Amino acid sequence: MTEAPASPSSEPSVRPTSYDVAKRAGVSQSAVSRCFRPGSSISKKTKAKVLKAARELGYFPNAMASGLMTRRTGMVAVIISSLTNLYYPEVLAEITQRLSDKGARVLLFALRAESEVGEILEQVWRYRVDGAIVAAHLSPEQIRQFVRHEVPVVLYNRSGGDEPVSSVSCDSFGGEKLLVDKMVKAGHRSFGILSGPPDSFVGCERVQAAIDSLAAHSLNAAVASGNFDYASGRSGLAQLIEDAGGQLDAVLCANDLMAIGALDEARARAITVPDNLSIVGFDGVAPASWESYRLTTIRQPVRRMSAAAVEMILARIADPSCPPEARNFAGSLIEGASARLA
Amino acid sequence: MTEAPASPSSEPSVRPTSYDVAKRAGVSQSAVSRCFRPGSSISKKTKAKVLKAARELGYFPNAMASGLMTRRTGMVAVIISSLTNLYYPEVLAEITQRLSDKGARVLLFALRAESEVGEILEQVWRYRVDGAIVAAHLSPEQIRQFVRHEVPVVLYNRSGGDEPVSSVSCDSFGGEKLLVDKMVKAGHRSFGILSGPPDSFVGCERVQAAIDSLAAHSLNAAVASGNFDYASGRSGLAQLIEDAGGQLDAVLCANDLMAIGALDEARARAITVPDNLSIVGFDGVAPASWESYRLTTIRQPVRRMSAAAVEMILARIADPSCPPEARNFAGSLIEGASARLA
DNA sequence: TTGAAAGCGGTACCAA
DNA sequence: TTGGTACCGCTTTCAA
Repeated sequence: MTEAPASPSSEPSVRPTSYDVAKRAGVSQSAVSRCFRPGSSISKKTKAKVLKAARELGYFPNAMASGLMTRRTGMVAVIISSLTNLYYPEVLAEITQRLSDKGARVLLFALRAESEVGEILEQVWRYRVDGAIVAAHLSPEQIRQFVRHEVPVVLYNRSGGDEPVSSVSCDSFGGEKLLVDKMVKAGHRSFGILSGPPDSFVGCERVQAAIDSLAAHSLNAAVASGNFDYASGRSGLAQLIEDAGGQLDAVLCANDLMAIGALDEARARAITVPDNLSIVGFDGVAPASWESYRLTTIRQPVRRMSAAAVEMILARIADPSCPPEARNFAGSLIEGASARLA
Repeated sequence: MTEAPASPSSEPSVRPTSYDVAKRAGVSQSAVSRCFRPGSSISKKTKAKVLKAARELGYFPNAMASGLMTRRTGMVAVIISSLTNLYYPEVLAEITQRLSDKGARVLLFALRAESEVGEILEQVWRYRVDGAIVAAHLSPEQIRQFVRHEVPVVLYNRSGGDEPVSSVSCDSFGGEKLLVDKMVKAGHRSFGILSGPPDSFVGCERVQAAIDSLAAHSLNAAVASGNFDYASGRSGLAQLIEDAGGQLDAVLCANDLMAIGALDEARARAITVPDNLSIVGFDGVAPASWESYRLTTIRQPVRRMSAAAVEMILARIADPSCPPEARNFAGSLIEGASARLA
């Protein structure tokens, strides 16, 4: 029974083409094509015949073939640097589902290292994606390549610099300022900062934002370098404490994951949070709100940002002449229990 | 400067074709094609000329077009149910990177609800992916569709039932038995179980495994229903406690996320873990090892499982006649601090 | 509304 | 090793 019956060549068993359907329905191949292309002029009767035959044969139009003429693949490349960063899965899930809702498919590229970008981009050109959403570091030259290849692109949480590309991001400066102002007001004076990896755009931006916000209060801060993960949150706090020599009121972490690590490190050192040390993060990932952490942080409006990214890329695909746009969303302060705020 | 120079029609500015390259290199179009197809016979000299012209023009072969003749798109569909479940991002990252290393691209489908599977599968057929890795619930009929469409498939953490498809999974029975045996030996008698959502294959399997393992010790357990998330871990433990009326030694959670929720709930109720209550999970996600939780759990060998899935799907793509295979990996016990073990 | 035929951008087989 | 040519499966004029 598992043996495939030697089907007569007149009846194609798998992957039938529009010709097969046409023959079975007794119409021309063009008619079949029109049935699957919305807006084509076709009579109800013909359409019914064709759809019936298609169903019987298990026919689905070949997206590759149709893409050849239409110059539309229906695919959007999504390029993400670190899927393991707790924040990106949420973004990816949102973007994928929204694109899917709008009838677009996601060609996913996950970077292990920044050095892979070159090879990735080659694939992006080869697959003739209709557009791309990029949440990874691109050089100005790489951004220009998108323009040159006429592939609309939306950058996620990074700026396009001077290049004419769209972007959606969460306001780092506004967020850090919100945190810093409230903490200063609450009496904090000795600040430490835990940075992200140097090649992370938001990482650098947030650190700079924190420094600037503190400077506005004539305060400065020690910076320890982390890389966005739990372990570097722990070691980072350890280093800040060591460097500060007992003088440390507050730590601003470039993301939540490190803040969580820092919280655990503080706990391990029997430092009372927030009484003796305030720790804040940035992102608003799920674990930040878990009872054991209750992190004070800035929540990115992931859903709205993802919706914006999808909307923008689809708009530019539909009309490439539509000008690029940079949208910067404000994050919202989550008052957890990890910091004393004013 | 931003104005595109009206390029002479002799020099195509974007998306040049193999004909453009051929003309520029002074060779035939076939020669260009061969340059980009490994294993084709072509002289070094011609190849150099072609590659030079291609580089100058910014030419990359159109994957859609080549897919038409080769009947290979170079894409593997990855279908995942809940990207928000903390476990899947790890899997997705692993699979994507490994496929990428092997020269395959990922067409990603994320299900919001099981009801979407139908539409998703239609897209899978349309895009003529070379194969699929599925970590979502499929009905037997849907699994059969893969066979019918001759799309090799590897199921991830679910069984193919009677259908001839490959699968890779982590041994639920072995894992739960390991936990149960050690806990029983350590003196636990009153067990509670926190189940996953009913449509989750591993969820059900793990619950059944826990029940069976307990039965082997002539023990039974109360079951509270959860849905794999943090909140249901908290509420689930609350319910188990209520139902047990003071008699609860240990809780077996169908995944780590719920176990973490349960730990926090226990903490909120001032129940000392593991002295007065043992809580264990399943998966071995990153947060499970965070200092505040130190969850005792079974770690799935994510990397090996992902590697196996990729290897299996590529093998079946390369040789469709290669028989399906079910690979069941043993998980490893992580002795955290959330359970008293023998 | 319909069918015939010319592409779309490659691949593969063929003879040279 | 090369170039010519018939496809691959669909879309899109263009007449009928």
